[in-house]
Amino acid sequence: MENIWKWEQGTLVSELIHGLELAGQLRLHLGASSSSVELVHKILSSYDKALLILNPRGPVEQESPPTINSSPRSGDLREDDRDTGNVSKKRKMMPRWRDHVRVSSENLLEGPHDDGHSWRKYGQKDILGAKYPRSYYRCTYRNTQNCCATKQVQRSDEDPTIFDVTYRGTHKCGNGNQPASTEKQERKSNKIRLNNNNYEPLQSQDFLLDFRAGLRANTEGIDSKETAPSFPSTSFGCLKNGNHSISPSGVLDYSNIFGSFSSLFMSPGTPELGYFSVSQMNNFGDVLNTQHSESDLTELVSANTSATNSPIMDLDFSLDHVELDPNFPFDNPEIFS
DNA sequence: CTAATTTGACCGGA
DNA sequence: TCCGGTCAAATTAG
Repeated sequence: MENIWKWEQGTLVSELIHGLELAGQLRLHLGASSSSVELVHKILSSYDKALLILNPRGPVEQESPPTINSSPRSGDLREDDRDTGNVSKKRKMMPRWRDHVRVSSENLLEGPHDDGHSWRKYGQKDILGAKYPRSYYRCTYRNTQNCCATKQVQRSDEDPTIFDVTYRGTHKCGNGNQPASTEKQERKSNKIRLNNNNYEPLQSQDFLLDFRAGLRANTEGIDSKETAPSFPSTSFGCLKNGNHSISPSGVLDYSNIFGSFSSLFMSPGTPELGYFSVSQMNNFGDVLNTQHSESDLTELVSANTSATNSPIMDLDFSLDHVELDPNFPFDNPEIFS
């Protein structure tokens, strides 16, 4: 069961990546657990683009991350996503990215479970040429909070232990890793917290402190072409209504993301199942930026405008160091400055 | 009871 | 017309 729970973190990671993508240019490998929130935040906030691969098992070299090659999945992004079309512009404007989630054999039937957000299934379709049907989910709070995030889950034909999860739009609700706290919905939020008991340990336990990281960064494979000039603004909330308020725990809230993420490694579950990997390509049409405020991102942007090239060396050095010594205490952010 | 899921209908783009 | 995506009524779960 813990294994499933691990996967639940997937979305968080995705969101992180999403944030990174908005913000930076970095290819980052996270081996083993890591969690100096400040540290990570610091590092991450200095890049313009990111591909993140997580491997809770330990240092990256323990096992070549299988899904690492999913990075070239630029093809994942459909062409129509960036077309400047007309009618369904809205949807097309939504950011979209993919995760690959591998589930253990025991959990095979259940599929990749929660990812920190609460989803509601609204459809299932048999897809032409696909062995398994595709499931459609939307954020539970679509109505109450106008959160239009959706995801599609499809089991891979080749490897049934792999689930292809395509996310669309970012969560505008505050019900992700950090449950919402809107007065109005206090009650509901509580309910969620109870259901997603994975939140509890996050705060009550101290494994946050036990965050050790293997990090390695490199800059190759960065497709600046895709990054384009565009800067997609904040949370691509529901484009339906003109309300573009920003999620309190937006995608760039690294502390939350990593806070939750750290818990991922808490599970003593079978190590061989403790693998998780995520890859994402960006696909932001230029249209995206037009109608949002850039408040949340501003900070980040300004933080990394200059970072595209220089900081990498430092990072590389330090992170490689860690790879050699997984127990290297990464609790001190100062080490990087 | 409310909320989530299932499942066929429906819709729009190609 | 086909197909992927969504809607919504019926059903099931909690």
